[in-house]
Amino acid sequence: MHLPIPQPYDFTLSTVRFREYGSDGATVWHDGGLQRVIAGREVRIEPVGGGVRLDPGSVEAAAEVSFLLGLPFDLDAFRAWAEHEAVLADVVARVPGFRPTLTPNRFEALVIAITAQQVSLQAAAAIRARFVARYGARHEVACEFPARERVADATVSELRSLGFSERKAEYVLGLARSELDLERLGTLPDADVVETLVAVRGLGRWTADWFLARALARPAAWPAGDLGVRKAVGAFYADGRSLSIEEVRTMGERFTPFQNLTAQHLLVGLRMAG
DNA sequence: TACCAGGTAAAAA
DNA sequence: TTTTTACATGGT
Repeated sequence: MHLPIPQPYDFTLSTVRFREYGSDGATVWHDGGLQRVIAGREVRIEPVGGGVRLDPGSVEAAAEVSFLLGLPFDLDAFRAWAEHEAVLADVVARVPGFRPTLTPNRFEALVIAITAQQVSLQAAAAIRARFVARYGARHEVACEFPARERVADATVSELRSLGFSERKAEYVLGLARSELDLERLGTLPDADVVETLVAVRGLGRWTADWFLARALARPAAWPAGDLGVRKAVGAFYADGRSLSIEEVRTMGERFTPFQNLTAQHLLVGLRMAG
């Protein structure tokens, strides 16, 4: 089954984040393609002319893969707008065909965020790989990301044995067992999503901002507290100076209404440059 | 060896 | 109210 993607599109560049920090086993780079369990079946995604090929294909798989590969983003509009921002125009030109990926599973997005709090993405992926292997259903290459209900039945000591801190183990269990309605979040405005998420223990502003950016694909999401975003903004807009969270948050206003795509391009731009 | 890495909540001041 | 501290793993 073929899924067309607006050109230019560089599959390998766009999926680099699934390789550079090590895999957590849920979305796996394998033999030039990406594999993930969707609706109970492992799907392989590989680049072909004008888009990607899915095997096996299905309506459900196509919808989730579309989201995973960032089809909700309006890159044509972003690139046209970025032409008027000298710095950004240069960054965009350096990564032709880059389309940020998204996280289709909202529970997964929050668990990813919790594991990545404070520690390196590499350490987070290593810990999460053990979590996914322990509670997720193993398929050919990938494991299905553990269901919220399954995680709700886990224990703090089990999670501790996988490398979670006591705190993070409590956060993940608390989240899984909470009343948080992940479906409803998608219907709320950005500010209400943040307010709802930060009311849950273990989910702070940084986690909420990345959730808006990667799980809801909200155009104005701007993770100003993110260390990588701060470094990238400092590198491209402040002559390498380190910027405070407040400074970066304020600077986000000039990127309206494309803060999300701006942040993701600055991150990948810095990575390609450095 | 120490220190840093895509934070957060809770204790202490 | 604002500032400090503990946290656990993986890499350098």
